[in-house]
Amino acid sequence: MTILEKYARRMYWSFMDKTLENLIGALSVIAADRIGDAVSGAYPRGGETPAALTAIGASPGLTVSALQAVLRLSQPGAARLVDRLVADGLAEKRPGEDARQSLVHLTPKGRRMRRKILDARHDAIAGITAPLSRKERDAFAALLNRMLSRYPSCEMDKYQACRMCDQSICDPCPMPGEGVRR
Amino acid sequence: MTILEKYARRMYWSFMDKTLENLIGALSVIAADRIGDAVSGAYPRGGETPAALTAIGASPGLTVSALQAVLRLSQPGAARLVDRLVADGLAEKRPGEDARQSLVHLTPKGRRMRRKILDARHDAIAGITAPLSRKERDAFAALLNRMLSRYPSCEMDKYQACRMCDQSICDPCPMPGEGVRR
DNA sequence: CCCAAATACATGCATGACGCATGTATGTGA
DNA sequence: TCACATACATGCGTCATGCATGTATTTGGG
Repeated sequence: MTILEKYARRMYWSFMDKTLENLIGALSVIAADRIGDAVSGAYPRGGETPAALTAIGASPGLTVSALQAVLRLSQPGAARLVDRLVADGLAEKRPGEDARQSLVHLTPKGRRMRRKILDARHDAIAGITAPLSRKERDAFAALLNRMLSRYPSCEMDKYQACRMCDQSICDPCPMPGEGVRR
Repeated sequence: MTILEKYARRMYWSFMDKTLENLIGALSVIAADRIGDAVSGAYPRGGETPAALTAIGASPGLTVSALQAVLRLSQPGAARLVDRLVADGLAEKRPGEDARQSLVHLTPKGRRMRRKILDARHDAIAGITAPLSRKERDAFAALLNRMLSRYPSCEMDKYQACRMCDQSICDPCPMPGEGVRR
């Protein structure tokens, strides 16, 4: 192998290695499966409905439109989702100052359900991180923090990314933006 | 703050800190959104259908039952999914030695579609990892490798976790098990 | 060798979560 | 005041999925 070939090989692995992306893809498959199983055990609805519960709890009084944007749904999708939450006794709609708006709040039952969902989500992910040592956890969290803090995004991306988060935990939330959360 | 309080605080953060789990949750939300958008741009079907394409490509001749387990679907769900792939001209069913089985293979069109999906998936995730330096990438990949290699799992977990992977990349796949993949 | 049980897949039917098109009520600006 | 924009609701269809059940094939005792 010539020097040039060695150099080419090094450049190839430097710029073309896709292992990290593949591993992150596998991690998110595992996480999605585990979180989905755990959350549907706590609240038997699919799609964005559990995320709506956690997002509303983090930002009480969200309008249906805002919820639509956070959850990446169509406007009718968000309206029907809120209907489901209300039918399940987990949320209620209150009139806004602007009479066109509905401000969505959780009921006490909704707040308890949100806590169940967040705990189920945490436990599901903790089952993946369990093999890590304290030091590895710290290093991992630091890298994730750095990556997410530089994630090119607008303000809405932050709300979307954190729609399933327990927002009492991250301090501060690394996602870039106004930092109005929490 | 007394020594005892400091110690208690340290123990609290040592054992109770949930930041890492929260960050992984946010990452998987971002990844799922981005991958979903990119993949449905390449192949306009949802659910496990794109994953079926990548999994079949990685293990040609999979039976419908095996596919069902890999994709975590019911048996009728898997049967209908294969019907969709066949209807789209992306897969074909061949008789097995056991006349009850259908062995699923990709057509040339299916292989091209699989490549499109895998590339879309890679690009979607690369948009998240972009801010990392070479060193950070290596450190991140090493931690992920370690975590996944110790993920408590059976053989099927490996197939499930890697059902959306480009299995020509990871060398070797860190997921524990027989290592028969690739 | 035969028949009951298991296995692999197919199909009728229902459901839950969505989107599109459209309707209704309220606010706003020239 | 009136056209337009905004916020939400609703009719209707679709897609992916599950349950219950049916059909074809294989297998393991008796």
